[in-house]
Amino acid sequence: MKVTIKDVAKKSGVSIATVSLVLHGNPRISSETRKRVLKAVEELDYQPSMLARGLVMRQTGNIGFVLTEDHFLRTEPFYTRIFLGTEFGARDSNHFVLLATIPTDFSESDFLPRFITQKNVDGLIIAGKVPDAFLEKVARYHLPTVFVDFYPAEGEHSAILMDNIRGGMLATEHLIQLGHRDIAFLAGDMAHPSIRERYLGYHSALQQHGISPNPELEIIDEKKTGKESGYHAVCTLLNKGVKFSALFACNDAMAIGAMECLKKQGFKIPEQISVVGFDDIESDAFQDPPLTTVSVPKYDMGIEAIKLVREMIEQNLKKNKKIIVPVELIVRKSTAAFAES
Amino acid sequence: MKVTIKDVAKKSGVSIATVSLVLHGNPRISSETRKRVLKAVEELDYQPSMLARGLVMRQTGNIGFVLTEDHFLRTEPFYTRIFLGTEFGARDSNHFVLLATIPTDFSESDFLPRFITQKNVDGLIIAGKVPDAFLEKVARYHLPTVFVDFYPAEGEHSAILMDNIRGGMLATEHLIQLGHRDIAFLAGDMAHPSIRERYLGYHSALQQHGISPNPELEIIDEKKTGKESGYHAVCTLLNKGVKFSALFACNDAMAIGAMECLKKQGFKIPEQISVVGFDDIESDAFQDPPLTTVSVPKYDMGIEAIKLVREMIEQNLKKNKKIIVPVELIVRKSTAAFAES
DNA sequence: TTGAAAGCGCTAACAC
DNA sequence: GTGTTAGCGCTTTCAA
Repeated sequence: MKVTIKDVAKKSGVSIATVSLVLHGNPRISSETRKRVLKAVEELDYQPSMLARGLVMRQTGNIGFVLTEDHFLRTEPFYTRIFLGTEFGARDSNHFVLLATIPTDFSESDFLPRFITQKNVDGLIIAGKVPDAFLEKVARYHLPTVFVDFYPAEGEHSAILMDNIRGGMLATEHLIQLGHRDIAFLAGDMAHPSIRERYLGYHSALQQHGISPNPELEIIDEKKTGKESGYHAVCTLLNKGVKFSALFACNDAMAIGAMECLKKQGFKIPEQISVVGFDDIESDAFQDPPLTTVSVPKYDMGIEAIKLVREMIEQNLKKNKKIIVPVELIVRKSTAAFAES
Repeated sequence: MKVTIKDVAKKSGVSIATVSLVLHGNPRISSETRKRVLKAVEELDYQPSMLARGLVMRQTGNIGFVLTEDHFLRTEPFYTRIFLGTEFGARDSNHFVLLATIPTDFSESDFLPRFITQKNVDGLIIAGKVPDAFLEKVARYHLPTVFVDFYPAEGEHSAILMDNIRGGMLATEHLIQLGHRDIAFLAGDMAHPSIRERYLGYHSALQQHGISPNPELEIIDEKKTGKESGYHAVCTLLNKGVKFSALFACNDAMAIGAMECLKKQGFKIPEQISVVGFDDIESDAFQDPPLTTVSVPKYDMGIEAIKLVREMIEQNLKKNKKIIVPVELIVRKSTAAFAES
């Protein structure tokens, strides 16, 4: 049988109330008894029952982590990393993180994750873009919620976001400092806030350095943001015949696709064309050449997310706090000083 | 405030015991009262507290899912899919699945996932190969455990495994039926049971069809099992100068790497060389040509795993049941009838 | 500084 | 058929 608070009480010759107080660091307890109790706890390897505690405290000790199915199954472990961060962060507060996916096309008629309907979580972390229908449905449960890498179009919320604008600037400035002037920008789906922000950063860096943006160099109408889109975007660019010596892709997948196309067309990277991506995905370092990119602290975003929900749960007040985590330029071998050709 | 069993009892004019009995489908209750109670449950949207129930039943309602960090972060969502399966399977029994990763090089001094030490799970699913040190440590908790895609070297266990041998046979027979005789086999790390089994299948298919295996055609000493290894393995094969018209790689990653090398060397796939992989990963269909492969029912493995732990939890007996899930040949465009060149 | 006791929401044995 | 009641393991007043 599991060892309970009673066992500890008996062993240390006090009441269960005292044990409980000791365990909660109540200062009214003499250090004498405290020591005795702690010793018993230790010797019995006593683990308080979360169930019993939860019942009294009206807390489940769980935090729900929700993302769409395709985000979870994405080849790049982006959200997976964020999840890992929450898992780690949850250790401090002794919470458990329950992961659930929802259909990518979640609609009115779909069910919410059980931990929401059954009120088996104290708070919620929602990672990545989720459908409005989901947002509406989940709102009815009034759970403390933190969004990660996504901010709903309506209302005020708590969220952990990354500094996309600054990232776009960093990437672009890096190229400018290398002497590049004709810097192309590759993007898909501008409806996505992150991508739009990166574009903004690109733009503002150009302007700050007195370079007037050339719309011809902006390929922003790809449907998707994968490798293929990057490949295709470069084709488009090349077909236009505009000259460019550097290229900033809105994410690494596109950057990699772009490099592939460029190499196939006989361009030397970085000698003839410099390439910068965004995200710092695993395979970047294994590219030929290794990709210069903007790194996103996924793990930290998870940790921050947990901290924030916890604050919200404890203080029980709507915080609507936005945390923007910094990004960082990682210079590898895909960028080099501009050389007249 | 949350609605409790008391509210339901009051609303339907019965005792809480009756409500509980109704909820558990006890036949002693008149269909009259049953209906009244159910109606109240419905109207109040009553959700039993897992906490309270768990406290009484001495069950947490949670099942732990453990895998190593790098398996979780793998580019291919293999274990991710299995996890999704468990998540789905858990709905029936109203369990929650707690996911935790352990360091890939877990050692004596590392901590077990909290849900184990805190006894916050009723059972365990361990996916993929995990270090012995972990196994030893976790064994002390005597939790009903099911292994998925891994079977510990020592002792008897419950496990969900896939039919690797049959998969190897299916792949090889497919090639034989297409008229191929000189079929190469590409593998890395033969220490991995799955790979060894696939190799066994390959071998036995050849023999069953009266083809004597040619050791020259077996490249089984790659260090890893990724794309690069596949690429490299084909180089080795080509350098040897042995002739072959088809190739079975121990997994899709290697198959894809192999195709890349082959194409680069000017070989036409499948006209000159047929290629079969194993796993049926996402990107197979997007290869050029789309890869013929052996499909593994990852999702189903998760579902089966949950079923099995549940059985073990309920019946409370060591089952040591092994379930081998069937695999399936997926014929795409990377294989064609043998043609004399 | 400590203990007794109520009660969190539920199940199940037992009584009626 | 249905209700009463004793806990499950814990926290937290309140009293001593």
